[in-house]
Amino acid sequence: MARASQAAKAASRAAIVAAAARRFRERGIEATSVADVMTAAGLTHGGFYRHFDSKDGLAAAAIDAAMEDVLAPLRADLDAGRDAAATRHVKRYLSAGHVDRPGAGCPLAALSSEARRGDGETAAAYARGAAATRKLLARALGGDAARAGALMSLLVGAVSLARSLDDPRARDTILKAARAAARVMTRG
Amino acid sequence: MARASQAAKAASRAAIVAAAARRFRERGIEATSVADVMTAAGLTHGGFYRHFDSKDGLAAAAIDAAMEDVLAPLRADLDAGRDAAATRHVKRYLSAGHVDRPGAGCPLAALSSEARRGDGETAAAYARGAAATRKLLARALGGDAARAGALMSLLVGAVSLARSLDDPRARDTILKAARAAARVMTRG
DNA sequence: TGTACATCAGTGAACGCGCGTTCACTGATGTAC
DNA sequence: TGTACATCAGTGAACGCGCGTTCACTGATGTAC
Repeated sequence: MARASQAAKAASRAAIVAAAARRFRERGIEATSVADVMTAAGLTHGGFYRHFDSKDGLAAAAIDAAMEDVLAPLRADLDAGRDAAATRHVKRYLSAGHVDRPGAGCPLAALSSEARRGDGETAAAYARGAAATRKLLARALGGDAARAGALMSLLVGAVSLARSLDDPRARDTILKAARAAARVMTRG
Repeated sequence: MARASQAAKAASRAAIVAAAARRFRERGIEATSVADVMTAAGLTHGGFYRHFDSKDGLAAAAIDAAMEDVLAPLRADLDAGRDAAATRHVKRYLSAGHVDRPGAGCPLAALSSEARRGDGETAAAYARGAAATRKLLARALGGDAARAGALMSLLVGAVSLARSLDDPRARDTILKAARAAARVMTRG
């Protein structure tokens, strides 16, 4: 194939990031190859390096994009001055749908152990995502940064653990318990 | 080297599991090679398969051993009928020392995303660890299984996130906030 | 508005490396008598 | 208590595979005039 236009290149890049964001969250970064991602994006793997310096760079871009998707509704609620932005975020986060579809969910829960240890860019993107989450939750909790940190911990831990349990009843129990605990924290 | 005695074999196996438990938690399972583990255990990598069927089997054994180390103090407190077993566990878990030394800490926090997706045995060991933790915490909370699930989520999430933050002050803030939230949950 | 040409997105094959796993071998251990 | 021998823990080299990355190539795109 010959040279593609600038618009086509931008579309390719977006497709690569979207494919990576989904697959990395579903199967993990190390377990997903560059070739996997490129095939899912409808391209051949040779062209990857026209878009990114390394797989690590892609992982960082994928985490940034995924975090933005997860935080957009919360930010929209806050910007609109809606009440109960925190409660609404908790409801979305601690839902069975979130647990069942890691590929569309929060990277903090999906990539916790792996991204933290990754190369520089990946770990930095993960830390950025955690910091952004905490900031928005603090806004939603009237500026209480400490409570925001505890709430974020509860949310990430609950979804991460719920995914690990084989028994679906245990999964639902954890989510329900976390929702009850979050209710106290968003009110307190 | 020639054949080693049964006692020597048992000692080798213990050394392999101990080395794996530390390294897997520090650097991740995929990022640690069988050869790394065997070298750390003072052996050559060729002999590995006299002890385990696969790397996956080792990962499961390492998670089981690490979970046991983490839960032993809690179980001892409970068996001794000591008050405040939950509070003591929270204090140990949400300490700076735990965050700083993942190699000696809880596998649920160190291997969350990776172990959950691993091959059969690894994922099963992780699930076993989560279930055991929940059970002991429920005992410590007077049989309240729901509250145990929420507390476990808070603990695992807080340590996992604290490790991801580059700023040590942010790390301490998260731990402190989680301790305050845990205090409410262990009393409530 | 048209022409000449440098650029570079994407292809498909290849490279090099590390990893999990296998294997032939050694010789002390454990066992059968 | 001693002897003969099968076992097998550990060694060190090798195998095969998948992966991240590189590269020569193609030809439409973008640009300079």
